Amino acid sequence: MEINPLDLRHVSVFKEATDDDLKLFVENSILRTIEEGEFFFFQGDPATYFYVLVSGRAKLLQSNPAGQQVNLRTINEWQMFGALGAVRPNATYPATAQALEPSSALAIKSEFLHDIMQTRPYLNISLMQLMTGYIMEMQERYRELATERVERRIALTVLRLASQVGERSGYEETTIELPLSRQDVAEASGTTIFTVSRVLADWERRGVVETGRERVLIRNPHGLVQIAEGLDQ
Amino acid sequence: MEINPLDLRHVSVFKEATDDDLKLFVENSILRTIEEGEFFFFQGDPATYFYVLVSGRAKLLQSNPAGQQVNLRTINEWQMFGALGAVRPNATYPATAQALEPSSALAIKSEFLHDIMQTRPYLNISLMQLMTGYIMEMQERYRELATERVERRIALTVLRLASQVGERSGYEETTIELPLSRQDVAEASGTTIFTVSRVLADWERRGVVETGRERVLIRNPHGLVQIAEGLDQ
DNA sequence: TAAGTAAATTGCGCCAGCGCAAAGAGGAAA
DNA sequence: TTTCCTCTTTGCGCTGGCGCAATTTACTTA
Repeated sequence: MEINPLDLRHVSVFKEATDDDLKLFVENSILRTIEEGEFFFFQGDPATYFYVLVSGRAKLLQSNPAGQQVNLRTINEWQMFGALGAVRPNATYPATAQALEPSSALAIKSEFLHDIMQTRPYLNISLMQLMTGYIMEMQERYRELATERVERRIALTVLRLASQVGERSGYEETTIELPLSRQDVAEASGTTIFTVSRVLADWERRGVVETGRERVLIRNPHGLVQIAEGLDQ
Repeated sequence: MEINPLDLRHVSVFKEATDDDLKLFVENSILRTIEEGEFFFFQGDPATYFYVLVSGRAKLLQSNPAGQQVNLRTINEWQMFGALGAVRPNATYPATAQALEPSSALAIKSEFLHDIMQTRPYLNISLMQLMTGYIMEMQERYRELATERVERRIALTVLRLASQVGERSGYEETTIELPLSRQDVAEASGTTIFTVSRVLADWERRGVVETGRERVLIRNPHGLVQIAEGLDQ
């Protein structure tokens, strides 16, 4: 597969890059293609490369010593991930990146980004904007996990995932299709598949969502927001 | 109170700054002094200033609609906080900053940092290092909250706070003094003061800590690490 | 020294949510 | 069509940890 350097402009961090810079990045990259369930890198590996997802979908997860997992975020096409090593010399990845579908990503030496950043102010700014976005999202999710009950947390998680990976489906603009298993939702909201299953079943009874195997369809986004904000019933 | 510009070099982000730059920052700042319990800024305020704590201690917290709080981090002397506005135009603070003791901080226009960053690569790098540090810490804490039981979470929290604010006390290098109320620990570990109180009482019985009013003394750091890692009993 | 206030402790009851186990349902492959 | 596999559902029992309320302890101010 050939990568057109100009496609890299879809990446938020590269939005302001010159054509020449984009070419440089592609020339200094290698394309890695992996199967569903395989890994781009593991938590703890030396962060020698950062990645740009070219096709497919992946997730960033962390696991504790006992092997329990939490999902930190899902990665879509043209999103950058694993870029930490460009900022901290000798860093290791703080999370694991696993493909949710067959996926390809450009792997670029962290060092290369680190070096080129010195002379490209636009890279610094946009990278920092990306980082502050993560910080804000993680702070918010942390607070939710600490203070909200499961149902609201699941609602907040589904809404967040919808804004990140959801696709408006069919004619009705008011429904959002999510290719998510119960397991995915559980790991992203800090609960168990059992609880997710029960909560989704309840929402389905109330007409808020429609569910299937590895699939959630939001029929009534507004209703879901109500639940997320604790305004229902 | 007069601030000596050179003191700003204690700030991690300014470690590599020239003397002239430090002077510039001080000249463009105003010193705000507030009492214990008062606020530097609130979650949601426009992030027009960022701060450098000059004396005292403060905490960053977030509250949910119902008013329940979580502590995101404690701020010690010469730490920077509220710097988000320098990166994102028109940002609002994602958290509230409250003084834990009578405190002073330099308030500097976010815009000023934003502008001066354009021509000072060292600022970009060190700011990014600070940010990646926060991201990693928040990801870790999120995972802990999602997967670990309270006792271990409290242990991890106390250890983290010890590394951030703890002071080795007395002759014995193996004890660490922490000026923390049960409430502080509860808000930082995502639980309640009751549970914290019970857990600390248990640790005290086992000789791991010594507690008092708004005070935790770690007598046996190694034992605490064992608990944090689930290796005890 | 006493009164007043805030923090911490502890007994107690309760329930949200966990997690096992067994059954059911949807896809894929043969 | 059948088999196999994985994902999902649901009943059930259990318990970790929450949170109220009452008390005790520690610090502050007069």
